[in-house]
Amino acid sequence: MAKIRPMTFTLTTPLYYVNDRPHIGSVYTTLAVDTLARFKRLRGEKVMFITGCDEHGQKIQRTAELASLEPQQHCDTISDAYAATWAAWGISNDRFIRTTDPRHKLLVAQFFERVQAKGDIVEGRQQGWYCVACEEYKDDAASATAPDCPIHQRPLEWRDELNLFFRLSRYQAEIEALISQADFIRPASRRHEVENFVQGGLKDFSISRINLPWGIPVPGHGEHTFYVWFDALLGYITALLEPDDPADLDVALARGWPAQLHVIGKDILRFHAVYWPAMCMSAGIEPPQAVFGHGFLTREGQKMGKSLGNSLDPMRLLDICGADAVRWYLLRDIQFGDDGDIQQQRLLDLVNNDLANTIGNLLNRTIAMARKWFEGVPNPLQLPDSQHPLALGAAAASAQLDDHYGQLAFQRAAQDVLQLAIAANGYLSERAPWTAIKDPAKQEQVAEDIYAVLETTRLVGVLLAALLPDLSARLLAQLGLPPASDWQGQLHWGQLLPGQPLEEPTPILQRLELEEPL
RNA sequence: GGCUCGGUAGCUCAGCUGGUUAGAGCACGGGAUUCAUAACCCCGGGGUCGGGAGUUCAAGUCUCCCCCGAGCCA
Repeated sequence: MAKIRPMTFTLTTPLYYVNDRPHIGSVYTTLAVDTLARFKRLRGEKVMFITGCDEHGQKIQRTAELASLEPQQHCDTISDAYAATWAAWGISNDRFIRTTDPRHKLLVAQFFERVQAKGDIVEGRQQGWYCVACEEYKDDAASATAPDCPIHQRPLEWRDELNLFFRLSRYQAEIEALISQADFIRPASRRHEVENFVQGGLKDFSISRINLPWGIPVPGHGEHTFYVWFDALLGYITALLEPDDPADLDVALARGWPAQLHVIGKDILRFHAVYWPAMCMSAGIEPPQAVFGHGFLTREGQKMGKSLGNSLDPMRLLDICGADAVRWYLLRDIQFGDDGDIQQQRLLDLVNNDLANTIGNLLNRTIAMARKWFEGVPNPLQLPDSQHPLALGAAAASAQLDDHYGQLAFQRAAQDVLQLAIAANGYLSERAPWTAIKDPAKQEQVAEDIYAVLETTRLVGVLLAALLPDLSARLLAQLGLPPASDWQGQLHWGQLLPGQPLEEPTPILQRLELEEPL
Protein backbone atom coordinates (compact mmCIF):
# COMPACT_ATOMS: atom_id res chain seq x y z
CA MET A 1 0.00 0.00 0.00
CA ALA A 2 1.52 3.26 -1.07
CA LYS A 3 1.81 5.84 1.61
CA ILE A 4 1.12 9.40 0.72
CA ARG A 5 4.26 11.36 1.39
CA PRO A 6 3.52 14.55 3.24
CA MET A 7 5.26 17.63 1.99
CA THR A 8 7.40 18.05 5.04
CA PHE A 9 9.60 15.53 6.78
CA THR A 10 9.16 16.51 10.40
CA LEU A 11 11.53 14.92 12.86
CA THR A 12 12.22 15.69 16.47
CA THR A 13 14.55 15.21 19.34
CA PRO A 14 12.99 15.06 22.77
CA LEU A 15 12.19 18.45 24.24
CA TYR A 16 14.83 18.27 26.89
CA TYR A 17 13.80 18.82 30.46
CA VAL A 18 15.44 21.91 31.88
CA ASN A 19 16.22 20.38 35.19
CA ASP A 20 19.90 20.56 34.43
CA ARG A 21 22.34 21.62 31.76
CA PRO A 22 22.73 19.51 28.63
CA HIS A 23 24.57 16.26 29.12
CA ILE A 24 26.27 13.97 26.68
CA GLY A 25 23.15 11.85 26.27
CA SER A 26 21.19 14.79 24.93
CA VAL A 27 24.06 15.61 22.63
CA TYR A 28 24.04 12.05 21.34
CA THR A 29 20.36 12.11 20.51
CA THR A 30 20.62 15.49 18.90
CA LEU A 31 23.65 14.57 16.80
CA ALA A 32 21.82 11.56 15.47
CA VAL A 33 18.73 13.52 14.55
CA ASP A 34 20.88 16.24 13.04
CA THR A 35 22.57 13.68 10.84
CA LEU A 36 19.28 12.29 9.69
CA ALA A 37 17.92 15.76 9.02
CA ARG A 38 20.97 16.62 6.95
CA PHE A 39 20.66 13.39 5.03
CA LYS A 40 17.03 14.12 4.19
CA ARG A 41 17.87 17.61 3.03
CA LEU A 42 20.69 16.34 0.85
CA ARG A 43 18.19 13.96 -0.63
CA GLY A 44 16.01 16.89 -1.56
CA GLU A 45 13.30 16.56 1.06
CA LYS A 46 11.83 19.48 2.88
CA VAL A 47 12.79 18.96 6.47
CA MET A 48 11.45 20.34 9.70
CA PHE A 49 13.92 19.47 12.42
CA ILE A 50 12.55 20.29 15.84
CA THR A 51 14.28 20.40 19.17
CA GLY A 52 13.70 22.43 22.29
CA CYS A 53 13.02 22.38 25.98
CA ASP A 54 10.31 21.16 28.28
CA GLU A 55 10.08 23.62 31.13
CA HIS A 56 7.13 22.94 33.40
CA GLY A 57 6.53 20.77 36.39
CA GLN A 58 7.11 20.50 40.04
CA LYS A 59 10.66 19.36 39.63
CA ILE A 60 11.56 22.56 37.85
CA GLN A 61 9.77 24.64 40.41
CA ARG A 62 11.70 23.01 43.21
CA THR A 63 15.01 23.18 41.44
CA ALA A 64 14.45 26.88 40.92
CA GLU A 65 13.49 27.37 44.55
CA LEU A 66 16.62 25.64 45.69
CA ALA A 67 18.64 28.09 43.63
CA SER A 68 16.55 30.98 44.88
CA LEU A 69 15.37 31.75 41.40
CA GLU A 70 12.00 32.31 39.85
CA PRO A 71 11.13 29.26 37.78
CA GLN A 72 11.13 31.34 34.64
CA GLN A 73 14.61 32.64 35.36
CA HIS A 74 15.84 29.15 35.91
CA CYS A 75 14.25 27.96 32.69
CA ASP A 76 15.75 30.84 30.75
CA THR A 77 19.21 29.99 31.98
CA ILE A 78 19.06 26.30 31.20
CA SER A 79 17.20 26.75 27.99
CA ASP A 80 19.82 29.23 26.83
CA ALA A 81 22.46 26.68 27.68
CA TYR A 82 20.75 24.15 25.44
CA ALA A 83 20.45 26.60 22.58
CA ALA A 84 24.10 27.55 22.98
CA THR A 85 25.12 23.92 23.03
CA TRP A 86 23.34 23.17 19.80
CA ALA A 87 24.83 26.22 18.18
CA ALA A 88 28.30 25.21 19.28
CA TRP A 89 27.87 21.71 17.88
CA GLY A 90 26.56 23.05 14.61
CA ILE A 91 23.16 21.44 14.94
CA SER A 92 20.91 22.26 12.02
CA ASN A 93 17.61 22.40 13.85
CA ASP A 94 14.88 24.44 12.18
CA ARG A 95 13.10 25.11 15.44
CA PHE A 96 13.94 25.48 19.08
CA ILE A 97 10.68 25.38 20.98
CA ARG A 98 10.20 26.10 24.65
CA THR A 99 7.07 24.95 26.38
CA THR A 100 6.97 28.28 28.19
CA ASP A 101 6.45 29.95 24.83
CA PRO A 102 3.26 32.05 25.05
CA ARG A 103 1.89 30.49 21.90
CA HIS A 104 2.42 27.05 23.32
CA LYS A 105 0.10 27.77 26.22
CA LEU A 106 -2.62 28.80 23.83
CA LEU A 107 -2.22 25.66 21.74
CA VAL A 108 -2.30 23.46 24.81
CA ALA A 109 -5.58 25.09 25.79
CA GLN A 110 -7.01 24.49 22.34
CA PHE A 111 -5.85 20.93 22.34
CA PHE A 112 -7.37 20.35 25.75
CA GLU A 113 -10.70 21.77 24.63
CA ARG A 114 -10.81 19.24 21.83
CA VAL A 115 -10.02 16.36 24.10
CA GLN A 116 -12.61 17.54 26.58
CA ALA A 117 -15.21 17.98 23.88
CA LYS A 118 -14.55 14.40 22.91
CA GLY A 119 -15.57 13.39 26.41
CA ASP A 120 -12.11 12.15 27.28
CA ILE A 121 -11.58 14.28 30.36
CA VAL A 122 -13.01 13.14 33.67
CA GLU A 123 -12.43 14.11 37.25
CA GLY A 124 -10.96 11.57 39.52
CA ARG A 125 -9.14 11.16 42.71
CA GLN A 126 -5.49 10.30 42.50
CA GLN A 127 -3.96 8.70 45.51
CA GLY A 128 -0.57 7.22 45.77
CA TRP A 129 3.15 7.56 46.15
CA TYR A 130 4.65 10.13 43.85
CA CYS A 131 8.21 10.72 42.73
CA VAL A 132 8.80 14.35 41.91
CA ALA A 133 11.99 13.56 40.08
CA CYS A 134 10.16 11.17 37.76
CA GLU A 135 7.00 13.29 37.83
CA GLU A 136 5.20 10.01 38.09
CA TYR A 137 3.05 8.02 40.44
CA LYS A 138 4.63 4.77 41.48
CA ASP A 139 2.89 1.49 42.00
CA ASP A 140 3.95 1.05 45.58
CA ALA A 141 1.16 -0.18 47.78
CA ALA A 142 -0.77 2.49 49.60
CA SER A 143 0.09 0.76 52.83
CA ALA A 144 3.80 1.32 52.39
CA THR A 145 5.17 3.61 55.04
CA ALA A 146 8.11 5.42 53.46
CA PRO A 147 9.01 3.99 50.08
CA ASP A 148 11.86 5.30 47.94
CA CYS A 149 11.85 5.80 44.22
CA PRO A 150 13.75 2.87 42.73
CA ILE A 151 15.26 5.15 40.10
CA HIS A 152 16.12 8.20 42.12
CA GLN A 153 16.65 6.57 45.51
CA ARG A 154 14.68 9.38 47.01
CA PRO A 155 11.64 9.26 49.27
CA LEU A 156 8.32 9.17 47.51
CA GLU A 157 5.67 11.67 48.52
CA TRP A 158 2.15 10.67 49.43
CA ARG A 159 -0.43 12.43 47.29
CA ASP A 160 -4.15 12.45 47.58
CA GLU A 161 -5.79 14.92 45.28
CA LEU A 162 -8.52 15.55 42.83
CA ASN A 163 -7.12 15.49 39.31
CA LEU A 164 -8.40 15.56 35.83
CA PHE A 165 -7.91 12.30 34.00
CA PHE A 166 -7.45 11.53 30.38
CA ARG A 167 -9.45 8.50 29.38
CA LEU A 168 -6.61 6.60 27.87
CA SER A 169 -8.49 3.34 28.43
CA ARG A 170 -10.84 4.23 25.60
CA TYR A 171 -7.98 3.96 23.14
CA GLN A 172 -6.88 0.46 23.95
CA ALA A 173 -7.78 -1.01 20.57
CA GLU A 174 -6.53 1.89 18.55
CA ILE A 175 -3.20 1.96 20.32
CA GLU A 176 -2.82 -1.78 19.91
CA ALA A 177 -3.40 -1.39 16.21
CA LEU A 178 -0.97 1.49 15.97
CA ILE A 179 1.92 -0.18 17.74
CA SER A 180 1.44 -3.40 15.86
CA GLN A 181 2.60 -1.60 12.73
CA ALA A 182 6.06 -2.85 12.01
CA ASP A 183 7.84 0.47 11.81
CA PHE A 184 5.95 2.50 14.34
CA ILE A 185 8.20 1.57 17.23
CA ARG A 186 11.83 0.95 16.53
CA PRO A 187 14.06 -0.78 17.19
CA ALA A 188 11.83 -3.82 17.12
CA SER A 189 13.23 -5.09 20.40
CA ARG A 190 11.65 -2.21 22.22
CA ARG A 191 8.34 -2.70 20.53
CA HIS A 192 7.72 -5.86 22.52
CA GLU A 193 8.20 -3.95 25.69
CA VAL A 194 5.50 -1.49 24.81
CA GLU A 195 3.23 -4.21 23.49
CA ASN A 196 3.49 -5.97 26.80
CA PHE A 197 2.65 -2.85 28.65
CA VAL A 198 -0.35 -2.13 26.47
CA GLN A 199 -1.62 -5.68 26.69
CA GLY A 200 -1.74 -5.25 30.42
CA GLY A 201 -4.60 -2.83 29.86
CA LEU A 202 -4.36 0.91 29.52
CA LYS A 203 -5.47 2.95 32.48
CA ASP A 204 -6.66 6.50 32.50
CA PHE A 205 -3.96 8.85 33.65
CA SER A 206 -4.10 12.12 35.45
CA ILE A 207 -3.24 15.15 33.40
CA SER A 208 -3.51 17.90 35.95
CA ARG A 209 -2.11 18.88 39.30
CA ILE A 210 -3.41 21.18 41.94
CA ASN A 211 -1.28 23.45 44.04
CA LEU A 212 1.38 23.53 41.37
CA PRO A 213 1.75 27.07 40.13
CA TRP A 214 4.54 26.27 37.66
CA GLY A 215 2.42 24.87 34.92
CA ILE A 216 -0.07 25.82 32.28
CA PRO A 217 -3.51 26.53 33.73
CA VAL A 218 -6.25 24.13 32.71
CA PRO A 219 -9.00 26.18 31.09
CA GLY A 220 -12.18 26.13 33.14
CA HIS A 221 -10.63 24.26 36.04
CA GLY A 222 -9.49 27.00 38.35
CA GLU A 223 -6.68 25.69 40.46
CA HIS A 224 -5.50 22.96 38.12
CA THR A 225 -2.41 23.18 36.02
CA PHE A 226 -1.46 20.63 33.38
CA TYR A 227 0.75 17.74 34.25
CA VAL A 228 4.04 18.27 32.41
CA TRP A 229 3.69 15.27 30.18
CA PHE A 230 0.37 16.50 28.91
CA ASP A 231 1.70 19.78 27.67
CA ALA A 232 5.28 18.84 26.84
CA LEU A 233 4.77 16.71 23.78
CA LEU A 234 2.44 19.28 22.30
CA GLY A 235 5.56 21.35 21.95
CA TYR A 236 6.29 19.32 18.84
CA ILE A 237 3.19 20.86 17.31
CA THR A 238 3.71 24.37 18.61
CA ALA A 239 7.17 24.25 17.11
CA LEU A 240 5.68 23.95 13.66
CA LEU A 241 4.32 27.49 13.77
CA GLU A 242 6.13 30.04 11.67
CA PRO A 243 7.28 33.11 13.56
CA ASP A 244 4.36 35.20 12.33
CA ASP A 245 1.68 32.55 12.59
CA PRO A 246 -1.17 33.03 15.02
CA ALA A 247 -1.31 30.60 17.91
CA ASP A 248 -3.77 28.33 16.22
CA LEU A 249 -3.71 24.57 16.40
CA ASP A 250 -4.92 24.02 12.87
CA VAL A 251 -2.40 26.44 11.47
CA ALA A 252 0.38 24.64 13.28
CA LEU A 253 -0.80 21.22 12.15
CA ALA A 254 -0.89 22.33 8.56
CA ARG A 255 2.78 23.28 8.78
CA GLY A 256 4.05 19.74 8.91
CA TRP A 257 2.04 17.36 11.02
CA PRO A 258 2.16 14.43 11.52
CA ALA A 259 5.77 14.14 12.55
CA GLN A 260 7.48 11.41 10.60
CA LEU A 261 9.73 10.47 13.43
CA HIS A 262 10.28 11.15 17.09
CA VAL A 263 13.74 10.13 18.21
CA ILE A 264 13.93 9.69 21.96
CA GLY A 265 15.80 7.85 24.66
CA LYS A 266 14.38 4.48 25.55
CA ASP A 267 13.21 5.72 28.94
CA ILE A 268 10.42 7.86 27.53
CA LEU A 269 9.26 5.46 24.88
CA ARG A 270 5.95 4.81 26.53
CA PHE A 271 4.96 8.44 26.62
CA HIS A 272 5.71 8.81 22.95
CA ALA A 273 4.39 5.52 21.72
CA VAL A 274 1.26 5.20 23.83
CA TYR A 275 0.10 8.28 25.71
CA TRP A 276 0.94 10.81 23.09
CA PRO A 277 -0.64 9.04 20.10
CA ALA A 278 -3.78 8.45 22.16
CA MET A 279 -3.93 12.13 23.05
CA CYS A 280 -3.60 12.97 19.39
CA MET A 281 -6.37 10.56 18.46
CA SER A 282 -8.61 12.06 21.07
CA ALA A 283 -8.04 15.53 19.70
CA GLY A 284 -8.75 14.32 16.20
CA ILE A 285 -5.13 14.70 15.20
CA GLU A 286 -3.09 12.15 13.36
CA PRO A 287 -0.55 10.43 15.60
CA PRO A 288 3.13 10.63 14.72
CA GLN A 289 4.29 8.08 12.20
CA ALA A 290 7.21 6.54 14.01
CA VAL A 291 9.06 6.58 17.27
CA PHE A 292 12.65 5.47 17.66
CA GLY A 293 13.94 4.77 21.16
CA HIS A 294 17.70 4.71 21.29
CA GLY A 295 19.91 3.35 24.04
CA PHE A 296 21.89 4.98 26.77
CA LEU A 297 25.54 5.80 26.99
CA THR A 298 27.88 4.64 29.66
CA ARG A 299 31.46 5.70 30.13
CA GLU A 300 34.28 3.21 30.47
CA GLY A 301 31.69 0.68 31.53
CA GLN A 302 30.02 2.79 34.18
CA LYS A 303 26.86 4.81 34.34
CA MET A 304 27.54 8.49 34.12
CA GLY A 305 26.22 10.68 36.83
CA LYS A 306 26.77 13.30 39.42
CA SER A 307 27.19 10.77 42.15
CA LEU A 308 30.06 9.03 40.39
CA GLY A 309 31.45 12.31 39.18
CA ASN A 310 32.23 10.82 35.80
CA SER A 311 29.94 12.86 33.61
CA LEU A 312 31.34 13.92 30.31
CA ASP A 313 30.91 17.63 29.82
CA PRO A 314 29.75 18.18 26.25
CA MET A 315 31.40 21.56 25.88
CA ARG A 316 34.71 20.27 27.12
CA LEU A 317 34.46 17.30 24.82
CA LEU A 318 33.75 19.63 21.93
CA ASP A 319 36.69 21.85 22.80
CA ILE A 320 39.13 19.02 23.03
CA CYS A 321 38.00 16.74 20.23
CA GLY A 322 35.86 18.80 17.90
CA ALA A 323 32.41 18.04 16.60
CA ASP A 324 33.57 15.85 13.72
CA ALA A 325 35.47 13.48 15.93
CA VAL A 326 32.69 13.08 18.44
CA ARG A 327 30.01 12.68 15.80
CA TRP A 328 32.07 10.05 14.08
CA TYR A 329 32.81 8.14 17.20
CA LEU A 330 29.29 8.10 18.58
CA LEU A 331 27.53 7.35 15.34
CA ARG A 332 30.06 5.08 13.78
CA ASP A 333 30.82 2.91 16.79
CA ILE A 334 27.51 2.51 18.54
CA GLN A 335 24.64 0.70 16.98
CA PHE A 336 21.86 3.25 17.16
CA GLY A 337 19.22 1.78 19.38
CA ASP A 338 21.56 -0.23 21.57
CA ASP A 339 23.27 1.02 24.66
CA GLY A 340 26.81 2.14 24.06
CA ASP A 341 29.94 2.60 26.07
CA ILE A 342 32.14 5.63 25.55
CA GLN A 343 35.79 4.69 25.79
CA GLN A 344 38.45 7.29 25.42
CA GLN A 345 41.05 5.03 23.85
CA ARG A 346 38.53 3.71 21.40
CA LEU A 347 37.50 7.23 20.47
CA LEU A 348 41.10 8.14 19.74
CA ASP A 349 41.74 4.95 17.79
CA LEU A 350 38.73 5.27 15.58
CA VAL A 351 38.99 8.96 14.92
CA ASN A 352 42.67 8.74 14.13
CA ASN A 353 42.42 5.61 12.04
CA ASP A 354 39.26 6.37 10.14
CA LEU A 355 39.26 10.10 9.77
CA ALA A 356 42.89 11.13 9.92
CA ASN A 357 44.62 8.09 8.44
CA THR A 358 42.16 6.52 6.08
CA ILE A 359 40.13 9.46 4.82
CA GLY A 360 42.33 12.44 5.61
CA ASN A 361 45.48 10.86 4.35
CA LEU A 362 43.74 9.62 1.23
CA LEU A 363 42.91 13.20 0.33
CA ASN A 364 46.33 14.40 1.27
CA ARG A 365 48.35 11.87 -0.65
CA THR A 366 46.17 12.03 -3.73
CA ILE A 367 46.24 15.79 -4.00
CA ALA A 368 49.99 15.70 -3.44
CA MET A 369 50.47 13.32 -6.35
CA ALA A 370 48.09 15.25 -8.57
CA ARG A 371 49.97 18.46 -7.93
CA LYS A 372 53.37 16.97 -8.25
CA TRP A 373 52.79 15.21 -11.55
CA PHE A 374 49.87 17.07 -13.13
CA GLU A 375 49.74 20.46 -11.44
CA GLY A 376 46.16 19.80 -10.47
CA VAL A 377 43.38 17.43 -11.46
CA PRO A 378 44.85 15.21 -14.20
CA ASN A 379 43.45 15.54 -17.67
CA PRO A 380 43.81 12.12 -19.28
CA LEU A 381 42.75 11.52 -22.86
CA GLN A 382 40.28 9.01 -21.60
CA LEU A 383 38.50 9.88 -18.34
CA PRO A 384 37.64 6.94 -16.15
CA ASP A 385 33.95 6.29 -16.71
CA SER A 386 31.14 5.08 -14.52
CA GLN A 387 32.24 1.48 -15.04
CA HIS A 388 35.54 2.10 -13.34
CA PRO A 389 35.83 -0.18 -10.32
CA LEU A 390 35.97 2.79 -7.98
CA ALA A 391 32.95 4.35 -9.67
CA LEU A 392 31.05 1.12 -9.16
CA GLY A 393 32.20 1.03 -5.58
CA ALA A 394 31.01 4.56 -5.01
CA ALA A 395 27.63 3.82 -6.53
CA ALA A 396 27.26 0.77 -4.34
CA ALA A 397 28.28 2.69 -1.23
CA SER A 398 25.79 5.38 -2.02
CA ALA A 399 22.94 2.92 -2.46
CA GLN A 400 23.75 1.16 0.77
CA LEU A 401 24.04 4.42 2.57
CA ASP A 402 20.51 5.38 1.56
CA ASP A 403 19.28 2.10 2.83
CA HIS A 404 21.12 2.38 6.09
CA TYR A 405 20.01 5.91 6.78
CA GLY A 406 16.48 4.74 6.21
CA GLN A 407 16.96 2.27 9.03
CA LEU A 408 18.70 4.84 11.21
CA ALA A 409 21.69 2.53 11.04
CA PHE A 410 24.23 5.30 11.32
CA GLN A 411 26.93 2.84 12.21
CA ARG A 412 26.51 1.06 8.92
CA ALA A 413 26.17 4.26 6.97
CA ALA A 414 29.49 5.41 8.38
CA GLN A 415 31.13 2.17 7.42
CA ASP A 416 29.75 2.42 3.91
CA VAL A 417 31.68 5.63 3.38
CA LEU A 418 34.73 4.34 5.14
CA GLN A 419 34.81 1.28 2.93
CA LEU A 420 34.90 3.48 -0.12
CA ALA A 421 37.90 5.35 1.21
CA ILE A 422 39.59 2.05 2.02
CA ALA A 423 38.93 0.86 -1.50
CA ALA A 424 40.52 4.01 -2.88
CA ASN A 425 43.60 3.53 -0.71
CA GLY A 426 43.79 -0.07 -1.80
CA TYR A 427 43.50 0.93 -5.42
CA LEU A 428 46.42 3.28 -5.04
CA SER A 429 48.74 0.66 -3.66
CA GLU A 430 47.60 -1.79 -6.31
CA ARG A 431 48.33 0.67 -9.11
CA ALA A 432 51.40 2.18 -7.46
CA PRO A 433 51.38 5.39 -9.50
CA TRP A 434 54.57 6.48 -7.74
CA THR A 435 56.34 3.67 -9.57
CA ALA A 436 54.49 3.97 -12.85
CA ILE A 437 55.16 7.67 -13.14
CA LYS A 438 58.84 6.93 -13.63
CA ASP A 439 58.00 5.24 -16.91
CA PRO A 440 57.14 7.88 -19.54
CA ALA A 441 54.98 5.34 -21.37
CA LYS A 442 52.69 5.08 -18.37
CA GLN A 443 51.93 8.76 -17.88
CA GLU A 444 48.48 8.37 -19.32
CA GLN A 445 47.67 5.46 -17.07
CA VAL A 446 48.81 7.36 -14.03
CA ALA A 447 46.66 10.32 -15.04
CA GLU A 448 43.64 8.06 -15.24
CA ASP A 449 44.35 6.43 -11.93
CA ILE A 450 44.88 9.65 -10.07
CA TYR A 451 41.77 11.13 -11.59
CA ALA A 452 39.74 8.11 -10.49
CA VAL A 453 41.06 8.26 -6.95
CA LEU A 454 40.56 12.01 -6.69
CA GLU A 455 37.03 11.63 -7.91
CA THR A 456 36.40 8.86 -5.43
CA THR A 457 37.74 11.06 -2.69
CA ARG A 458 35.34 13.76 -3.77
CA LEU A 459 32.50 11.28 -3.45
CA VAL A 460 33.72 10.26 -0.02
CA GLY A 461 33.48 13.91 0.93
CA VAL A 462 29.99 14.25 -0.49
CA LEU A 463 28.79 11.06 1.18
CA LEU A 464 30.18 12.25 4.48
CA ALA A 465 28.17 15.45 4.41
CA ALA A 466 25.34 14.35 6.67
CA LEU A 467 27.52 12.58 9.18
CA LEU A 468 30.42 15.02 9.36
CA PRO A 469 29.31 18.28 7.81
CA ASP A 470 32.41 20.23 8.79
CA LEU A 471 34.96 17.67 7.76
CA SER A 472 33.09 17.06 4.55
CA ALA A 473 33.19 20.76 3.72
CA ARG A 474 36.89 20.95 4.48
CA LEU A 475 37.59 17.97 2.29
CA LEU A 476 35.60 19.32 -0.63
CA ALA A 477 37.13 22.75 -0.24
CA GLN A 478 40.54 21.26 -0.89
CA LEU A 479 39.22 19.89 -4.12
CA GLY A 480 38.04 23.40 -4.95
CA LEU A 481 34.40 22.57 -4.36
CA PRO A 482 31.61 24.05 -2.26
CA PRO A 483 30.01 22.06 0.58
CA ALA A 484 27.69 19.28 -0.52
CA SER A 485 24.14 20.50 -0.86
CA ASP A 486 22.37 18.21 -3.26
CA TRP A 487 23.13 14.57 -3.61
CA GLN A 488 20.97 14.14 -6.63
CA GLY A 489 23.45 16.12 -8.66
CA GLN A 490 26.65 15.74 -6.72
CA LEU A 491 26.78 11.98 -6.40
CA HIS A 492 27.26 11.37 -10.09
CA TRP A 493 30.62 10.06 -11.11
CA GLY A 494 33.00 12.25 -13.01
CA GLN A 495 32.36 15.78 -11.86
CA LEU A 496 35.88 16.85 -11.05
CA LEU A 497 37.09 19.17 -13.76
CA PRO A 498 40.17 17.82 -15.53
CA GLY A 499 42.97 20.33 -15.47
CA GLN A 500 41.60 22.22 -12.49
CA PRO A 501 44.44 23.46 -10.29
CA LEU A 502 44.66 22.22 -6.72
CA GLU A 503 45.96 24.05 -3.68
CA GLU A 504 48.57 22.51 -1.47
CA PRO A 505 46.79 20.05 0.82
CA THR A 506 46.46 20.51 4.54
CA PRO A 507 45.29 17.81 6.94
CA ILE A 508 41.50 17.93 7.25
CA LEU A 509 41.79 16.48 10.71
CA GLN A 510 44.71 16.48 13.10
CA ARG A 511 45.29 13.24 14.88
CA LEU A 512 43.93 13.41 18.39
CA GLU A 513 46.36 13.00 21.20
CA LEU A 514 45.05 13.18 24.71
CA GLU A 515 47.34 13.32 27.66
CA GLU A 516 44.62 13.47 30.26
CA PRO A 517 41.21 11.89 30.61
CA LEU A 518 38.33 13.77 29.05
C1' G B 1 7.94 -13.28 40.95
C1' G B 2 6.25 -12.95 35.36
C1' C B 3 8.03 -11.53 30.59
C1' U B 4 11.81 -9.74 27.08
C1' C B 5 16.70 -9.17 25.28
C1' G B 6 21.73 -10.32 25.62
C1' G B 7 26.27 -13.64 27.10
C1' U B 8 30.85 -15.28 19.99
C1' A B 9 38.75 -13.58 19.49
C1' G B 10 42.30 -8.90 24.67
C1' C B 11 38.14 -4.88 23.57
C1' U B 12 33.42 -3.50 20.76
C1' C B 13 30.43 -6.32 18.04
C1' A B 14 28.47 -9.09 12.76
C1' G B 15 26.78 -13.91 12.09
C1' C B 16 19.18 -13.98 8.08
C1' U B 17 14.73 -18.73 8.14
C1' G B 18 20.56 -24.80 11.14
C1' G B 19 25.03 -26.80 6.30
C1' U B 20 32.04 -25.87 3.37
C1' U B 21 38.23 -24.96 7.70
C1' A B 22 33.34 -19.21 12.96
C1' G B 23 33.85 -13.29 10.69
C1' A B 24 34.84 -7.52 11.00
C1' G B 25 36.97 -3.21 13.30
C1' C B 26 40.33 -1.80 17.14
C1' A B 27 44.61 -3.66 19.86
C1' C B 28 48.99 -6.95 18.97
C1' G B 29 53.08 -9.33 15.71
C1' G B 30 55.45 -9.65 10.88
C1' G B 31 56.20 -8.13 5.74
C1' A B 32 56.05 -4.69 1.65
C1' U B 33 56.22 0.39 0.14
C1' U B 34 57.56 5.72 -0.10
C1' C B 35 52.69 9.42 -3.14
C1' A B 36 51.07 10.83 1.92
C1' U B 37 49.09 13.30 8.50
C1' A B 38 55.65 7.52 10.86
C1' A B 39 50.25 7.52 7.08
C1' C B 40 48.70 3.57 3.22
C1' C B 41 48.80 -1.84 1.42
C1' C B 42 49.47 -7.23 2.50
C1' C B 43 49.95 -11.41 5.90
C1' G B 44 49.49 -13.58 10.75
C1' G B 45 48.57 -15.18 15.82
C1' G B 46 44.50 -15.67 18.97
C1' G B 47 37.90 -18.10 20.12
C1' U B 48 35.84 -25.86 23.36
C1' C B 49 30.64 -19.32 19.99
C1' G B 50 28.26 -18.66 29.05
C1' G B 51 27.55 -24.18 31.13
C1' G B 52 24.93 -28.89 30.56
C1' A B 53 21.58 -32.20 28.14
C1' G B 54 18.71 -33.17 23.77
C1' U B 55 16.69 -33.02 18.44
C1' U B 56 19.28 -33.70 13.59
C1' C B 57 23.18 -36.64 8.55
C1' A B 58 24.62 -31.57 10.35
C1' A B 59 23.78 -26.41 15.78
C1' G B 60 26.74 -19.87 17.89
C1' U B 61 22.29 -20.90 14.69
C1' C B 62 16.36 -25.28 17.11
C1' U B 63 14.30 -27.48 22.28
C1' C B 64 14.82 -27.95 27.65
C1' C B 65 17.47 -26.89 32.26
C1' C B 66 21.11 -23.96 34.79
C1' C B 67 24.57 -19.66 35.58
C1' C B 68 25.59 -14.35 34.59
C1' G B 69 24.14 -9.35 32.86
C1' A B 70 20.51 -5.59 31.22
C1' G B 71 15.56 -4.06 30.74
C1' C B 72 10.04 -3.94 31.06
C1' C B 73 6.03 -5.24 34.13
C1' A B 74 4.41 -6.66 38.96
